[in-house]
Amino acid sequence: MTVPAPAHRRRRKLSRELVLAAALRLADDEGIDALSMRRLGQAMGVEAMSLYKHVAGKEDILDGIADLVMDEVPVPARDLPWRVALHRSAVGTHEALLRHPWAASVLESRRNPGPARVTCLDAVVSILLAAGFSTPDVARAFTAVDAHVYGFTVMELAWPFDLRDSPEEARVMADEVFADAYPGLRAMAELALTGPGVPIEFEFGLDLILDGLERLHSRG
Amino acid sequence: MTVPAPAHRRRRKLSRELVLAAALRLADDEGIDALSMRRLGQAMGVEAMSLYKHVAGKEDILDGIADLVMDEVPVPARDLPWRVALHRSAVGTHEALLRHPWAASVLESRRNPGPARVTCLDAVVSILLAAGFSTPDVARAFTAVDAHVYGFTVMELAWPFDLRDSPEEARVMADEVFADAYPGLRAMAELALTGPGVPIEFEFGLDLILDGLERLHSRG
DNA sequence: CCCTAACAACTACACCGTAAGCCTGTCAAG
DNA sequence: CTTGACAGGCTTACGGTGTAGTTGTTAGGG
Repeated sequence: MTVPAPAHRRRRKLSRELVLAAALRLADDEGIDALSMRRLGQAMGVEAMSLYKHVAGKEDILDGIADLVMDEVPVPARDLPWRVALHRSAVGTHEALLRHPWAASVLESRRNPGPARVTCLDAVVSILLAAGFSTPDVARAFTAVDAHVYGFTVMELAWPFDLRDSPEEARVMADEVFADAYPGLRAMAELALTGPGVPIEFEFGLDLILDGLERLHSRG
Repeated sequence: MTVPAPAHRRRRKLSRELVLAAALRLADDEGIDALSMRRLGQAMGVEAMSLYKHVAGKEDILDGIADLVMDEVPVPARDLPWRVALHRSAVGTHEALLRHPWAASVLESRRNPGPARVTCLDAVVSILLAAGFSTPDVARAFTAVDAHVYGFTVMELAWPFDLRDSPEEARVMADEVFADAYPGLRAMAELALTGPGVPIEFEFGLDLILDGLERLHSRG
């Protein structure tokens, strides 16, 4: 063991940004459960405790990468019609959450929305206010849309693997589990198995909500 | 220490039901994070490993208590009008999830819905089918409603403590955080602070969706 | 060339879920 | 009453987690 092993050649290589970027990549590549301090340190060629010089702790890292994800959703331009703005913001958020399947559950556990989220939120709210929605209605509208985005995405991600990928297994499951006890679900299972598949569209529910808001808006 | 301490007088005291009941109570009382095998064993006056005789592991416990929660939501009677059935099922689920604030996040992480959930689901699906909705439309309708229930509840539970409980703090927060950078949010914050408070209603978004489904139904 | 401040590394602690094996209270059969 | 089986609780141990506190090493300025 004569080798002193200067294992750490470059010192000046860590920073909050680098740590968060590495954490994001690790979560994307190996799942959110793989994101531990030791594992992250290892991925950066550094001991776990070294990360604490640049980041307050794991919570801070989660806050950070959650905001990195929200940073991916485009902020709607101020002069868009309110419906278009709301629609785009919803779709953009949905897509960002799909790109990072762990993000929805992480966001759920955060207490405060990060700056990126706040910025986007403010833009949408301003547009709705400018369009003539009352302040309470803005709150309601925004909450309804956000609930759909969040709830739909989580359900979508929890889908038990695409049934059409393994029709045999799915068939067996449908037959066994839903045999006679659950006629309604059986019909749904049949649907999932036959034909080219009917993907449940994110925009179906979204448009339901936006239609309702539109009527509210034209009435009020 | 001459006392042999027959610490375990009654042997016949554990069972799957008892373990799940204790786990549910522990989660309710001290939060889902307090629910560890050791902690649960302690609460039952037993060592952690003893639980494994009655339960497959922690995942099994989580499955179990999640289903206990879903068991609390009343299954809509088969002969109800579809809109009423959907509405009641949604409200019932919402209330059950509010009673057990940890339940939403646990349910999210479960792969398969438990029997209680499946039963309720089947009832709603059957009613929708009987009402004349096409199978794909049932899937869409159901998904839209469920996304709202789940998404809204999670957002509701993440609300950063009721701002009206500590108006001073809230005022400071509103002033500082949203000073000038976020005019839209500032208006929302003002709303949250003034007046008797405008609770965002769960049923607002729900009715938006149900209205849309009603139009779809009468049209198709 | 050396000093010092910055910062990576290490050790340690208290927790977690659970695999494997041990020990004992309980009860039925002889 | 004795005996044996066994259900089921107990103990130990392993490998993981986040992180507080301490110890080294190094890079850059004087």
